[in-house]
Amino acid sequence: MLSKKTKYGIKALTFLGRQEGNTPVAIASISKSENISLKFLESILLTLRKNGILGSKKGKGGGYYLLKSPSEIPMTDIMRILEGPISMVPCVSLNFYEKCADCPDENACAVHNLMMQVRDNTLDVFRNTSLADLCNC
Amino acid sequence: MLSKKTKYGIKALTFLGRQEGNTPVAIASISKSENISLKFLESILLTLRKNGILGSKKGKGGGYYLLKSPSEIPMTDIMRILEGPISMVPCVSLNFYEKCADCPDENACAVHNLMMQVRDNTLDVFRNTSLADLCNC
DNA sequence: TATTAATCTACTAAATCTATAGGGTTTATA
DNA sequence: TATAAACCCTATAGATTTAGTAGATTAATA
Repeated sequence: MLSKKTKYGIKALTFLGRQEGNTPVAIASISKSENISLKFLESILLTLRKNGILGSKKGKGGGYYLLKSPSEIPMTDIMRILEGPISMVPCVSLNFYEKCADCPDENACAVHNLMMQVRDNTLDVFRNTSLADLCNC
Repeated sequence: MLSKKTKYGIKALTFLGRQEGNTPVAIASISKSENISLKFLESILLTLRKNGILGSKKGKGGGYYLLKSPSEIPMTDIMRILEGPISMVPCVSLNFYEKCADCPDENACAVHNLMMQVRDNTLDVFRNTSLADLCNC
């Protein structure tokens, strides 16, 4: 299941991507438009900023803004930052690999081989989708 | 993330599918071979039985066995029973659909449209894979 | 310079889910 | 009748998720 954190994060990013120009947008404004709890959204936008997706401006007239054009932000990046690994099992993860404690041989593991396929397919979707694609729908 | 429940369930089913003949196999036997906590496995096999995947035999010489040939058991069935919905969001689920509370229009929702694609791809993998495929690797 | 509007930080908390453990019951077989 | 197995119920520690609360900090503006 997709966490609300990721869901809200994507909605917020889409909202920012649809904005005219690239002037800072206040959290409260996004929160209202997208029906997202203000404080929860605050922490989500913070992690997006710390991971180089968003910039922020403090003080009056401040807010958050995209650091790149939406077409330059692949969904793989957003998903990994917000949701974590794209694969369903650590032993098939490209960026968050971990060996399974219980599994003596990965290549003979049914779960491993099945989840490799799922990962490849999911990755395909995220790699071929940018934030810009989400903004146009 | 795939739950251990699902992971263990798949491993147990694969183990049963690789068995010669179709005589009952005791939980303890599967538990040892696959390094799975006995009591946890017990509850997993029980749900697989209640959902028509496994049969069981009580008493001495008893155990669990597959009700169908592995090639007749699609991974979609197994995944839905053990892990639940295949889609990452309820609003794109075929078998567990639920409307999002915060979303006024599904067709205009970026998350919805993205997750439709992911679901279609994942579903493709599970539909084209049977338990038999997992047993041969 | 005082005010105000914003982000930022840290702590807390409720709710839910996960992965197990324990113990007792029932049933089939030798 | 003894044994070995599934079955069933309950509890629980720990993690994760989804927030809420309180205040600190920063920057623009009147």
